[in-house]
Amino acid sequence: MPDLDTQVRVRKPQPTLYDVSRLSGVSSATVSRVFSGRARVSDEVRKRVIEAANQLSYEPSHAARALAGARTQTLGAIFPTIASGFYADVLAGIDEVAAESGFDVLASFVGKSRRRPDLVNRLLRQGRVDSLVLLNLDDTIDLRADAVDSLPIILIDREINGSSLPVIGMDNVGGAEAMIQHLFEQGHRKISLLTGPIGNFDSEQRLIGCRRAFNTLGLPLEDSQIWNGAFTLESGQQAARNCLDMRDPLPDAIFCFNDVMAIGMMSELQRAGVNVPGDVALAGYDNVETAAHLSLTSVVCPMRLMGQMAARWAIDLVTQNERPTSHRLQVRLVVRNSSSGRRTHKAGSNGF
Amino acid sequence: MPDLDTQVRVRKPQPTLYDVSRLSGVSSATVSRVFSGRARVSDEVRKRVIEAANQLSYEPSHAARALAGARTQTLGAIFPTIASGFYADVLAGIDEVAAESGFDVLASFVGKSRRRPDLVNRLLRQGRVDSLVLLNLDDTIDLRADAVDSLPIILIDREINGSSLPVIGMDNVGGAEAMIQHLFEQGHRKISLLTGPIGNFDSEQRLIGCRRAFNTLGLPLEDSQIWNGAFTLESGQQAARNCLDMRDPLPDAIFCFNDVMAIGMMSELQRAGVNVPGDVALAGYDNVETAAHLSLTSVVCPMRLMGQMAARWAIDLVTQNERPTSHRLQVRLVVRNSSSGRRTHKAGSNGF
DNA sequence: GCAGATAATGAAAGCGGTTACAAGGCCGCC
DNA sequence: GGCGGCCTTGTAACCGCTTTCATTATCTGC
Repeated sequence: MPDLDTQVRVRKPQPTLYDVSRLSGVSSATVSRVFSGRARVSDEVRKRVIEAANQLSYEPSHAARALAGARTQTLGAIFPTIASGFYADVLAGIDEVAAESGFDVLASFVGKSRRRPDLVNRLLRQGRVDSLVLLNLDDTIDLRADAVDSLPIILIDREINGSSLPVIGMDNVGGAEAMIQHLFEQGHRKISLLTGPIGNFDSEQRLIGCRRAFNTLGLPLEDSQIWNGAFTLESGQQAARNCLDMRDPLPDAIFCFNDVMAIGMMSELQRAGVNVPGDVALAGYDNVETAAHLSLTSVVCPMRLMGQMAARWAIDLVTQNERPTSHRLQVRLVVRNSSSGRRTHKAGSNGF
Repeated sequence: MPDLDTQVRVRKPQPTLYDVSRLSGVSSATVSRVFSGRARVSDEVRKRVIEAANQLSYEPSHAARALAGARTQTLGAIFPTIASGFYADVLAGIDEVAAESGFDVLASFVGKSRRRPDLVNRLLRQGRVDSLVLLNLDDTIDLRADAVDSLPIILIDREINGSSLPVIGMDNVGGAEAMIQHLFEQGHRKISLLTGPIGNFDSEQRLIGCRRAFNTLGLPLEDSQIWNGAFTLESGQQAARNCLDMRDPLPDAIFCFNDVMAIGMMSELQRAGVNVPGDVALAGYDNVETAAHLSLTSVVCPMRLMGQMAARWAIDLVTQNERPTSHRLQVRLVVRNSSSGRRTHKAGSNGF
């Protein structure tokens, strides 16, 4: 007597194509045709088949389909290490479009112990996904060039150097430019910049936009106006302290290259009794949820839309053999109190 | 001549088991044994096989494995409609554990057009996943009882009425209790509560905790102290206005059942010149990112941990035939300035 | 030295679909 | 009336792996 107790419990067997074919009195090929929709079937037979399938609660086996058809109806999405609301929006966009097209989404985060190229190669080689969306962001990646070209991969935000993979990016240059323009229009002339880490793609793009705007507006941009941050709350606070410690007068405005630093800076400035925007205007980038709560002027990044577009193309790439091209999505300036407040109101300090 | 141009481009063919078996001079069964690790193979043969596989960059086909082996190494995770940082943490926890066990994660969001029971049934019936983690939260669900029992499903946060599925929840009652206790210790006696929507599971649990704490502390809890909110920013602002409009004196403290409402309330109170925590102490629940930025006292929910535990069990359920039981995870009170600030500092208003 | 147990490997039958090919029915048209 | 062609359906060969069963080689103990 076999030792059943040690066996792994297994799903109860599902009805198969064959079961449906017997019940409806047609061949299994015909049932397959009904479900795959890849060939004509007479209305009468189709009706019988569908009826039988419903009666059995038949659902085609994904594995068998993938094996025989070489199509998985699955979209892979690979994200950088940290899960944040930021990426969650992208994922939501991807999932939305995938669902519409009958695709499922295999999501992976590149954790400390996983290397992205391995993940990409495994997913593709194992035939686990039909195509892949890669959120590159601040993670360097080293896909071998030979493996990369003509692969069904779409990148989000940033290109991989040397590859010709299509990228869905956003207009960092234009966003930064618009922000400087806005601050200028508010009457600010001495504008300082708090950048992201050196070498960070988004940060460098935004800096380019700033330079361009300063140039257009005929404003000088000295090195002393460019402060180096790290995209963290602490680096914002630190920058605020540095700026207060120098006995120089404060600038008219500070443009932080992301919201998190702007928030850190705001809290630190206020702690020191500096009024925002009365004494100094402040602006961030990304428009995180908190930015709205704190009335922080920012730039809206179309995360969800990027996810949607990437998914759309990743799917078209395999179902329609389309050849997507890179796109740069518009961003939108959101002006709030931190950069345009006229006058502060009567209320006292809130203690923070 | 066939019209190749209209064909969908297809992945370049991958090497198969058979290719490896020929190159290494053994049967394909033996190669399979090497890769599945399910049977003994002599060291010498194993070495030859692995060498051949490396040489060919062989990677076993996922579909074939799933079909023949009835195991997908895939974990499904289904989330409610809205993607937020909240859920992203859970997903990160799930992915982390899954990755360790060699599982991939199929993530789906139940959008407006998708019904969850359909999704669950499809995933399971199609054999797309080995087991499922369901984030139930504020979405009602109606899995047919017959489909539910003995299925490899783990719930997060909340049980499904009538099912006996294991749940990974958190101690809402204890969290709320601890909060009231804390406010009491700060000297507050007149404490108002701003609840979530009526019927919401988390909200009701938290209310139970509050009642229990009031009881223990010997404080009365009148209906007038319980305000009805909706878990939204606006409902927090509205509650603040209501409270200010009544000419009654403010309570000593207000415990909002989530952070978002607390933030709304805080902004509205401050706009009216009410000092927090000087005039009224404020506390939230969930410890969203913004809470730290605003120095809002809150309760940390172990989202990531819940994800990890759920994934661990969902996987053990199929690989070790374990029978998980429900668990209630501890939460942690985070005391910040909004409920315990002694005195406000000299600085003037910041304009918000 | 030999029966019986044990270990390593191979042969082959699926797993549940897809699809090329063949076959039959029915049509219009010369 | 016969024939080519289209439409629908069935037959059967895969897709690439797992697994049972049989086979052969290697031990073990008496």
